[in-house]
Amino acid sequence: MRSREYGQFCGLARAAEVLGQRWTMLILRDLLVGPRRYSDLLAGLPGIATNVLAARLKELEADGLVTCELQTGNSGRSVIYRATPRAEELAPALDALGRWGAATMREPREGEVVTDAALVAGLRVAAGGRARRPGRDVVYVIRSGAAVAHATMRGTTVEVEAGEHPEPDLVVVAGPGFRDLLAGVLDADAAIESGAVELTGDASLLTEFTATFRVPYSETVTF
Amino acid sequence: MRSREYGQFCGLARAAEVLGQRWTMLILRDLLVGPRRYSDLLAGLPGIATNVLAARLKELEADGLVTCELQTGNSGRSVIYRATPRAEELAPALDALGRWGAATMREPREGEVVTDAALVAGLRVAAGGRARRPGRDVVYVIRSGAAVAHATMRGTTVEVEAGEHPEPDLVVVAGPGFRDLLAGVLDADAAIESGAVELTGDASLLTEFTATFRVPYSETVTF
DNA sequence: CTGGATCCTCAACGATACTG
DNA sequence: CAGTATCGTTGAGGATCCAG
Repeated sequence: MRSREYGQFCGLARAAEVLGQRWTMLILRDLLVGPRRYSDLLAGLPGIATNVLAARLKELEADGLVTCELQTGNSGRSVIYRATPRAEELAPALDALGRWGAATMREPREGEVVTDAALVAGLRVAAGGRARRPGRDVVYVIRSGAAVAHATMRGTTVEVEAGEHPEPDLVVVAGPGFRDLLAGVLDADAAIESGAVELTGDASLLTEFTATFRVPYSETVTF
Repeated sequence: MRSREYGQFCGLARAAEVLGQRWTMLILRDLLVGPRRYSDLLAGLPGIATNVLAARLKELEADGLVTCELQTGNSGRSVIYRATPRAEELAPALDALGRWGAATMREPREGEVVTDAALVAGLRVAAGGRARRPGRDVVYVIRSGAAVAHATMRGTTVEVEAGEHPEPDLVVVAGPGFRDLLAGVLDADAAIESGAVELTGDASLLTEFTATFRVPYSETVTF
C-alpha cells in the first residue's frame, strides 16, 4: 500500500487519504473561499514550506480536487488555483470539522494568527445558513487582527467573502472576548464595554449580527 | 509551533491538528463504533505500527477524546479504550467525510479489506437517519468479506452494530457490485441475478433494505 | 497472552537557497 | 512569481523484545 493509503474499502479511509496529509485541509479551506494564486496560498498558510505546498497542489490536482490555470498579465505571470466541484462537495464536511474545532476555542494560543480564509470560513460556519433579515440588505465588515472579511445579508441568504467592502453598514473589529460574544456568553452591551468589539457605523445592528453568527461552546475544555 | 500545530486561530485548523495525524480518523471511527481493547484496535487497523497506535492513543487521551481503563479478567488483563462525549461530537463530521469519500468508491482497490468498523460506519452513514419501518422490528445481518454487522430497524430508528445477530430476518452477503445496489444503479432483481448480493431469509425485505441504506455516486470518478 | 516499549530504516516534512 | 533543489530533522513502518 502506498504510504498515504490505508488499505481499507471505507469512505472515511478514502477521505483520510486526501485530508490526512499535513496542510491539505487548510489548503482546501483557502481554495473554497475563492480561487487563489500560489503566492496567496503561501501567504495565507504561515509556516508551510514552499515545496510542501507545491507537492500538495500536485496531489490535489491528481485527485481531481484542484485545477490550475496560467494567467499572464502585464506584471508577470501567475497561476490561479481553483477548487473543483468535487472539492466543493467537501464543504459540508469541512464545515462540520470547523464547527467541532471551534467549539473548544477560547482565545488564540501564543503566536496564533487569524488569516482571511480562517475568518471567512469561521463566519460561514457561524452563519450556518441562518438568515434573519427579510428587510433591506445589510453589509458588515469584520476585522480580526490583520484579517478582513465582509458579510452581505440579502433576503434570506448570508454571503461571506474575504476582504473589504466599500459601503459597510457596520464595521465590527474583534477584540479579546469576541469569541465569547459569538457564544452568547457575553451580551452586546458587555462586549462593547469590555472591548470585545469596537464598532463603526450603525451600532444597533450588533444585536442582529450576534443573532446571525453563533459559535457554540463545548462543555469540555481541552485547549 | 509544535509540529502538529498550524499557528492559526481557526476551528478547522484545530480539528486538523487532531485528525490530520496519520491513522487518527480511523482510530476514532473504530472507537465510535464501540469500546475496544488495544489488540482489537491493532487488528482492526491492518498496517498500523504498534508504536504508532500507542502514540495516537496517548495523544487522543491528552486531547480528551479517549479514555482508557484497565480491566482484569480471569484470562489476563486488558485495557479498554473508549470515545469520550467530546469525541462523539465528532461523529457528524466524520460521517460527512465518510459520505464524501464513499461517493467515489466503486470496487475495492487491490488488497483493500473491509473491517467490521468500516462496515458499521458505512452502513450508519448510508442509513443517514432514514427509517421506513413503522411496523414490526426487522433485523438484518450484513457480511462483506470477513466483516459482519447487524442492523436493527425499530420503529423510526436504525441501529447498526458490529458482529452477528442470533435471529436475523434477512442475511445479506455483499458480492462484487453491492456498491452499485446501494447507489441505485443496480435494482434488487439484477443484484440477486448478478451475485451482487446473496440472501438468506426473507428475500422480500431486500427492497426495504435498499430503500434504507443508500450511498450516492458522485459524478466525478477519481479512483 | 495482552499491552506496549525499543531499535532501526526510510519516507515525509521543514527551512532555506536558488532558478526559469 | 512560481516553483525546484538540497539538506537536516522528524515521524512512520516493521520487526523484535519485554513486562505483567
